[in-house]
Amino acid sequence: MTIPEATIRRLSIYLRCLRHSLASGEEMVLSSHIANRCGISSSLVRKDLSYFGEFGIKGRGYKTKELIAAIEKIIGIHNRTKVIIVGAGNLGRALLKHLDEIPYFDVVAAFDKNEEKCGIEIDGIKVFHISRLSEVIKETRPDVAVLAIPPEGLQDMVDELSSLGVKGVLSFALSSVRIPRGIELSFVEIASEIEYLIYKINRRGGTKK
Amino acid sequence: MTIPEATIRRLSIYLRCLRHSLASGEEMVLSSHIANRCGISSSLVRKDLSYFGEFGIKGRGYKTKELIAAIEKIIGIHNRTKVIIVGAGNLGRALLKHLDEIPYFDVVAAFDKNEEKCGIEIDGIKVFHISRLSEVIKETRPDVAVLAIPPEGLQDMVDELSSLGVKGVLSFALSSVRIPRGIELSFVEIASEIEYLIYKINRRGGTKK
DNA sequence: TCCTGTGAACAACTTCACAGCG
DNA sequence: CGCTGTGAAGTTGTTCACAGGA
Repeated sequence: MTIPEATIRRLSIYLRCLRHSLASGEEMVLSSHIANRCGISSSLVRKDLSYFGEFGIKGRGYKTKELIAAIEKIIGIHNRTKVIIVGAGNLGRALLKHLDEIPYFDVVAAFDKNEEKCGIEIDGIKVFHISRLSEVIKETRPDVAVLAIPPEGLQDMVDELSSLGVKGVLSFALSSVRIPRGIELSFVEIASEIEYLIYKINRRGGTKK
Repeated sequence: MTIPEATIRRLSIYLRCLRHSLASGEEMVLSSHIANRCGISSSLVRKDLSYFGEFGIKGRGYKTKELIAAIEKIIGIHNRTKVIIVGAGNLGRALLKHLDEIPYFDVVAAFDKNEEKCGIEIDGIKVFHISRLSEVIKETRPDVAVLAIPPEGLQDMVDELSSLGVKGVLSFALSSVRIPRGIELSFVEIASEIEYLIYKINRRGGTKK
């Protein structure tokens, strides 16, 4: 069976939602609770989960803890996932702090090509010169690299990370890249998100809704 | 006619691609060029554009400059769009610099609740105490607010921005929010993107591709 | 009775294939 | 002849509606 890409993205959202419910002391949750909090329909929540098995109790709902564990297992983050940050400018440093606070991630190192930014520690994480990328990756074996570098350097960096065995790359610079075999590459484009908002704002009232 | 949401998101990507082509001196572009650079099919590029009119020359392609102007008009960013940043921590400051470099956006102010972060300027943009939000918004009339604040404060901030007439909000903290009438709200969830990568990495080889 | 799990109906989105113009 | 623009076909994703178990 083929699982929709959209389903996977939502699982990750459900997880955040469920951890919040658990923290609020909710031992059981309903698909409709999750749905309301995520702004989607309850049948979609159930359908998404049904691709992977049966996790609920008919007539009762889901045990919060068990559902969290199930989704963690589906995504594959039951262990702490090791992340490196490439580019220790403003964005890179912000990402480092942001990700290191999330329980699933363990930021193991950061890199920059500017000597002045190297040698220091940010929240206990060392910033290395980019020339030491290979050495540090071999030592720490990160699962994912988050790139906060300009688009010009993207292709070379992706190729290098790929050759060093890094399997996943998330880039904040959008640029067309030939994707090497065996690597997953995603983009986060903040400007595009804002432009989408602007389009929707401008169409308000223009189209009947 | 109803235009797919996915189409709008791609327009924004095409725009980046086209500006790159223009900068490289390409006066004409083909749908297949755009497609290759964005990793999609050429017929999808043409279909996306066809929702809004006919912009190309049969047998020749598109005039780069004209197509850029057409897409800018469709999205509604022919004028510089005013943006404010709420939250001047690491992420907020990084977003400020990042967005201010993009030609379409004009970051007009930033805000923080911490007095120590206020009163300064970052890249020529003033950081105000959050108590002055109303005053500064009335003066600058921003189109969009970008929120780099913790999820706990999100609902109140969205409500306040809405009452002050801000029409679009982009939040980096995912949290369930009742969306006031007349406001567009989007989220950028970095952790979700990474978790999606992890899922795909773990499924490699597991499923035949 | 209540809510899950799920085939079937429906809707959204993408690709195909080709007419038609420069 | 080459590439755009576009109905029609095909694919993917969501909602409906209800069977069935706690």
